[in-house]
Order: sequence, then structure tokens, then C-alpha cells
Amino acid sequence: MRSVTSIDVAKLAGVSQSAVSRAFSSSASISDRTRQKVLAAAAALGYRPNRIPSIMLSGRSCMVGVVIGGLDNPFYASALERLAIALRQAELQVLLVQVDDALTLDTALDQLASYRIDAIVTSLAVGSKSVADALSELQTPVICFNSSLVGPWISTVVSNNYGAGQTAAGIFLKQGVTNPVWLAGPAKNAASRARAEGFCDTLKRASGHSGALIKLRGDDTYQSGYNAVRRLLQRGVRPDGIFSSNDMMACGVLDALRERGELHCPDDVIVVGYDNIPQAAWHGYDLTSFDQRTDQMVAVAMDMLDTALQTVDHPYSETRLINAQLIERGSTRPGN
Amino acid sequence: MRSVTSIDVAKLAGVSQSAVSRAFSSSASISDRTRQKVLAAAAALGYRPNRIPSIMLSGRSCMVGVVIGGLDNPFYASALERLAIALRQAELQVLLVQVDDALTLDTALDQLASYRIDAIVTSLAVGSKSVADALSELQTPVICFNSSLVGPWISTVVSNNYGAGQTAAGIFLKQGVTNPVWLAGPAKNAASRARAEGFCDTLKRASGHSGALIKLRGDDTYQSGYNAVRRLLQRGVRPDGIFSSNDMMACGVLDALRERGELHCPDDVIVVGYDNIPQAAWHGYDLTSFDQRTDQMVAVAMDMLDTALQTVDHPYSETRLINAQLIERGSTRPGN
DNA sequence: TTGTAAGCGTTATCAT
DNA sequence: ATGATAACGCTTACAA
Repeated sequence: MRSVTSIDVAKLAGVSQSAVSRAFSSSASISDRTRQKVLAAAAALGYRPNRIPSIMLSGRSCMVGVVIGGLDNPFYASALERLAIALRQAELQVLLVQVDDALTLDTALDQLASYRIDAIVTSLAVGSKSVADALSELQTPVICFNSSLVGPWISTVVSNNYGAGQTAAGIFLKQGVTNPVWLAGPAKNAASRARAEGFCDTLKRASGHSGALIKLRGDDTYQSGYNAVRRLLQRGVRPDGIFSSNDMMACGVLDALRERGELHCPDDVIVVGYDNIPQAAWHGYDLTSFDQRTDQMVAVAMDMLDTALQTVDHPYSETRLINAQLIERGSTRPGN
Repeated sequence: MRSVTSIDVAKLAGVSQSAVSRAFSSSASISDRTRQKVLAAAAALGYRPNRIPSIMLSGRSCMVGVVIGGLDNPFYASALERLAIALRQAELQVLLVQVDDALTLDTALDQLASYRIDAIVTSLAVGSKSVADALSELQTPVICFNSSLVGPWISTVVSNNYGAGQTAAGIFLKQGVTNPVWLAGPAKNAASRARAEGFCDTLKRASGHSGALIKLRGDDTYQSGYNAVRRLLQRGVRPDGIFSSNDMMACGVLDALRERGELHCPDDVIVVGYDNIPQAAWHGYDLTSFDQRTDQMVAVAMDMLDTALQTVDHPYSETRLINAQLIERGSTRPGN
């Protein structure tokens, strides 16, 4: 079934092909009479303008490659949703690429490049040098969320992870925490490392906590947070403050505490997470957390994207920092 | 910056443009020598084949429009991720469209059509007649998850909602529930309605429960489940079994029960959800639920997609039912 | 196996 | 305001 073309419409309407084109373009000079004729013919034939040829002519596809992974984390799912909305409003299409590892990323990039996407947006937490190189090679603007990637075509909007770490430490100091625990995410996660630095630096500077700080390693999943605290308690350690690199793990932490029953949050131990996922607000957790303000981050990303798309031909690179917002909930309010 | 074309490569390699084309096509007759020359030249220039022209020629874009919404529900997020993986393996691109209402869907469909996508896959729970009409008009294969949409170009893979409702009722009967509660999703959600029917029919048939069944209405969010049960308890009602149309609401139910403290799950009241989202397995909830087996559903959808893409020109329509799998957890195991 | 040339469905340019 | 014509970058007959 050959689809209906502008030639067909032109023939039926008794006008030229260019008239059809103009009828569907808002910024063209065409008489109302002609436009009506064209639209009527188009409707009769069920014609829909085909954007593919115009991509060839303009070199711009108005498609943006969105590279994601880990949608099981509600934070990324929600970020994707907001981003998709923003891109739609900017009249850009989303070419979605799901990636679990660097390998799939490589082939995915080839695919994206062959579709002549105008830019790439990614929230991948990974930040290896090779990935950055692969991205730069595309000569296509790349906007990252929370990554440590650097390169000529790469721009980044990052949450102020270090600052949030400091704020978390401030809470711990104010509440007189003496046995703090840091629950880290994967080692390769740059955001997690920055949170750790802000947290540890501040605690260290404030007093003799330096030696006391216990560092656990998780992988950003609920189960890893649960396991980490379970093991800690089994070893007989009694922390009175836990800062988790993300909310998923923090939920695991809270469940492990509750199940074990020795230490109660927030009276015996306070807990702080990161991301402010919906579950943090659930009554069963009531978790203090840092909101990354994805709406702001997305807005900034769109702004950068705008600039990058105008500065075509020239590698554009910028980094912008967004302060996370502390959302205090019950998990840091003892005596309630 | 004009991008590198096959003409450039041909010139450098000292071959014709068709030779370049053949070098990048696996099913073309070309000598190894020529291919090497071409590949070398391509690498030197950083040439990447452009798929856009071939879309024009073949009329197939190898892009599938994926229409989603409600990613804040982990079930949909996970379904999207699985679908994206399956599509990538089938070498199909994902053109993502985020939709919150019928209005955005309409404009979104126009966009999709103008990019000449080969098919549409959607997990939208809505199923209005007008949406179905709009989809059919595209003359493009549509694969739906869990929808009640019908139309010449529309195929559907549905969870056996009715059967799962029956199974849930079976649990209630076995446990001797006398004050059952059904917590419904939005009225427009066909899946939710089917679950209700299977559940109610079975209870009714079994005994005198018919009159006793309390029906509450939620909107598939955590908060609506929480509120519904809170109000119920405040009214002095004491249910001993609650079947929730989805897990998000069921988590709200469990938190409301726990917070109120009068009725304990599972000893005083058992709770069953639907979707088997990750949170159902969290230790804080330990919620019995129905797993829709999205892996199977996605596999079936891909199978249908395959058929639909081969049967181009002819409207293809089919409906396939997948049995949900009961995952029994603590919320239905009293006396543990 | 290789090269030549036509064509895919638009939009932009240039006359009229 | 309108119509003719030339691109856009590739694939695919067809010819050699």
C-alpha cells in the first residue's frame, strides 16, 4: 500500500505540489482559498505529511536520543517521564535507547547516529572515559544528568551532591550522632562518590568522628540496603545515624531496622536518603531525603539543549549545578 | 557542518557510490578487496551510513511508536524497560510518546504518523472508543497491553484479569473471609473492571457474601489506597480481607492498617494486590500479589508485532490472554 | 563484481 | 500567491 503523497493531494486539489507543502506549513504565504482546497483534498485522501524527506533536506531530524537504564528505580522513571514531557513541549521526538552496560551503549550509539538524531540526553550514572570518547566521536550534542563525563560535545547538569552531603552531615552533627554510617552506591557512580565526600569531609572537620565513620557499600538497590544493615546489626554494631546514597537502599535500611527491632528509627537511629522517590513519602517509611528537583534539572537540560541545537557545528560544553532540596521527614525527627 | 556522505567515501576509496552502499549491506555481492577499501575510507572520514534515505525508499522506518504514561507506577516502568529491550533485540527503534490524556494522544499520533513509524505499542489503560478510532485511522498496526480497545488494526495482549479475580476470591473463601473489600482502580480501567468481576462473581456464587462485599474506589495511587482504608476504619468497619486492584494502592492499604493499629495484617485482615511490583516484595509489605508476567506478555507482543509487520497492507487483529501468576507472601499467611 | 542512473517525498529557490 | 525545478543521500534495477 503506497501511502498517499503530496502529489496525490495536489492532483485532486488541482494545485501544484508546492501548494500542498505550503498548506501544511504555518510560515508560508498561501491564500486561504488554496489552503482550504488542499486541506479538503488531503482529508479526503487521508494524507499525512511525511517528515522523513524534510529530514534529508534540513539535516535535522528533530529527534533526540534518550539513553536510559535502571527504570526499576522510581527516580529514573520519574526523571524520564518529566524529560519526555519537556521534549514533547519543545516539539522534539524521543528516540529511546535502553542500556544495561557499556556494550549495548556502543551499538546503541551507532543506531542513534544512523537515524541522524539532533542530540543525546542521558541519565546514565556510568562515567567511564571510553563512553565519553564514544559520545564525543558522534559530533552530536550530549546532555548528561548527574554524570562526571567530560568532553567537547558533552554538557552536564548535576545535583549539588557534595553540598547535599555536607547538609546531611550537618543534620547528624546537630542531632549528636556519634556512630555515623555511610551507605555508598556503586563505586563507579560519580554522584554517590561526591555525596560521600561532602558528608565525610564535614564530619571529619567537625570533630573526632573521622575514625568512627563506618562505610558500607551497596549497589543502589533496596535489597543491598537491607542486607548491609542486617549484617551490620548482626555484627553487633549499633549506629545512631545512617546516610544512604539513595532512597531505594534507605528503604531497605529502614525495613532491616524495623524487622530486627533492636534499634528504632528515628529515636535510636536517624536515617537520611537521596532522590526523594515517592516511596520516601509513604507512611511506612517517612524518610528524610534530598530532592534533586528533577523539574529544575530538566528545565536546565532543555535550556542547554536549546543552546546546543543552535550552536550546531561547534562543540558546546557546559556544566550546571542544581542544589538539592532537603525534605525533612520523620526519619530524622526523634521524640515524635 | 555537512556530514560525510557515501559520495565522499566513494571518492576517497576510488569506487562508485553503489560500492559504498554495498560495502555496508550484508546481503550484497561485493569483493572483499573493494569492501576493505570502502571500509578504510569510511573509517578515515568518520562516515556513518544514514538511514533516513533508506526509509524513504523502503517505506519502513524500523521505528515503533511506544505510547506510555504513568511511569510513577513501577509496574509500567518495568514493562517499558522490558519492552525496550525486546524491541532493541528485534532491531527496532523506540519512538517514545509520553501521554497524560486523550488530548496529548491525538497530537502525539499525528507526530508518530509523520515519522512513518512501522507500528505502535501502548500500555495505556484507557480504552475509549475515540482513541480506538484515532488509532485505526492511522492504518498502522497497534499492539496494546491490557486494554479493551478493539479495531481492525488493533491487537491486544491481556492479563487474565477475570481469572485472577477468581483466584483472589478463592483465597478469601479458603481463609474464611466474611467481610471482604474490593478496592477498585479508575472506572475507565478495563483491567480493573475485569478483576472486579472475577472476584465478585466468585464470592457471590460461593455464599452469602454478595451483600456483604464492600466496594471502594481508588485511582491506582498509593495515597488513594491509604485514604480509602483510613476512611473505612474511621467509619468503624472491620474488614478481614482486602483485594486491591493494584499493588500501589495495596501498599497504601497496608500502611493505613499498620498506622491505625486496630487490625493487623495478616492475622486480622488479609490483603492481596496486583502487578507484583518490586515494593510488594519489600520486607515492610510482604504483599501477596499477581504477577502479570510481563516477560511473557512482551514476548507475545513481539510475536504479534512480527506478524503485523509482515502482514503489512492488511489490518491484523488478535487478542491473546496471559494467565497471571499468584505470588503468595505474608499478607495472606495468618499465624506466622 | 562493478558502475550508471533513476527515484524515494518533501522543501527551498526562483521565476512568473 | 503560485508553479516549476533542483536538491537531500541513499538503494536498486539495469547495463557493462
